[in-house]
Amino acid sequence: MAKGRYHHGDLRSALLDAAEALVRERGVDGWSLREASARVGVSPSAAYHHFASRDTLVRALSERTLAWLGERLRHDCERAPGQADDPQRRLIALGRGYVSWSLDDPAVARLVLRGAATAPDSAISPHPHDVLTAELDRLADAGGLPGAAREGAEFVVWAALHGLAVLLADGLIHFDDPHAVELQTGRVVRATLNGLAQEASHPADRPAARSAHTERLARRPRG
Amino acid sequence: MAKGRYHHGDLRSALLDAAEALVRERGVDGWSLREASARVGVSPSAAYHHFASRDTLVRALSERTLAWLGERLRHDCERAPGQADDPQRRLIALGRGYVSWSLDDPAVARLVLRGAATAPDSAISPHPHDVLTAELDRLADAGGLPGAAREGAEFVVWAALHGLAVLLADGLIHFDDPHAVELQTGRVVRATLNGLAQEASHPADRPAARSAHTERLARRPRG
DNA sequence: CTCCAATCTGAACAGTGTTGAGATGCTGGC
DNA sequence: GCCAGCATCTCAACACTGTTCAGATTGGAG
Repeated sequence: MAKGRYHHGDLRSALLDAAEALVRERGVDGWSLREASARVGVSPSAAYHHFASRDTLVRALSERTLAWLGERLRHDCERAPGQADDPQRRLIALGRGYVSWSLDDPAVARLVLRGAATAPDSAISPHPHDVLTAELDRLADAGGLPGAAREGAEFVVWAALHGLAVLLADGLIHFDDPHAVELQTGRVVRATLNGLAQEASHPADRPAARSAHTERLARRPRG
Repeated sequence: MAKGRYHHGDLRSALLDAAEALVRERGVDGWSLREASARVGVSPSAAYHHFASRDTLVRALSERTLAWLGERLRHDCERAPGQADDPQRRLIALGRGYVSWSLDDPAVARLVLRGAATAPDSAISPHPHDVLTAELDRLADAGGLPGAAREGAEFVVWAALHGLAVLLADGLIHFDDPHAVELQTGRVVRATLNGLAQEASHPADRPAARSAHTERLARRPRG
């Protein structure tokens, strides 16, 4: 440890670690920059040589976590129970990974899912959203999703999974049986995919998917 | 206006109004209790005779907004385009109301959807979630949703709509064409309902819906 | 008219994010 | 080996925050 040393080895990630621990202990907002600095054994102003502001620290933590989650989801798809080459099973595994993460680490999940995560030029290596679209492509290529249903499907599936994760992390939905969350998540994914496929055959008033695009760059002007 | 008067007429709701305006102007967290008090023309400590803390103020605003939204969604269901006695159209109208609210008033929506909204004993008159379950019951009664699909359906539909609203409010999804949001929302609702109905006939591994219950009471111990 | 309880003020406290001037120690060129 | 230069970190200070509490002010009941 860098106790007593003037120059800390890697203060940047040490601060991120401290912040992450504090979020877990005291909730999304129940901690201060000064506290994180003190825990690392450094003065409050030292943090400003690595982060422009407290908000930047939070965003960095969010991005780090998001990238980690992306890796994990990708992994979950590969290690899908049953045959991992069934695209629908892979998507269900993805959904379960996403949801169980938000349940296992609700405080950090709340922080990340708050949305301030994705900054304009953030290069989050495997962004969870990208993992999802890749899996949807795989499903479509395998014939599991009609072309008309594929258009903008990530939009619908993402919304459902995201909503599920948020509601669970916020404690607005509670499962007595921890096993039930997996079942319900699978149900959400299956219902969404089947519903989309079925919808494609009813060309009633399907939206012009071209005019809609999901993006992870948009940010409000003033935080 | 109570300028110069020592006793403000209805300080409680005046503070809520000021806080709501500040949220709209400066975002969810870009304002202070002191600022809201000053705007009403009152000392900071005056607020503490009506709210136990700043957090309580925020929660009260959240509940007020949620009740208002509940009323509006109910209204939207009645005034559903086409025949308002078609349960599915009513549900689509509900979804559109929910989503367009979060788009029209994103800052306040972010505050409300953060989840701290529903306190243990909060008696939110028509809670949006209750409006949704009522409409799902109506759909099920009309035969539009098989009994097996009805069980825990509010869970799936709510997640999808909530996720949609959150993603839009946070700016993570953006529509160029404002009309497209209505179409996509309808698509989400339809896909979800159809998917649920279809799932009910595939009794593969449907979760035991008894062990899962959505509740709006759960709160984390420490905010 | 008087008194009381509700309401609001003023001053204070500890703690916050943030800044700038200066101290400290690592590193690379002589 | 040494010394300059530079990134890194400290210290002290700023304006501001949420919150508390003793006391001033009021409207209304008796």
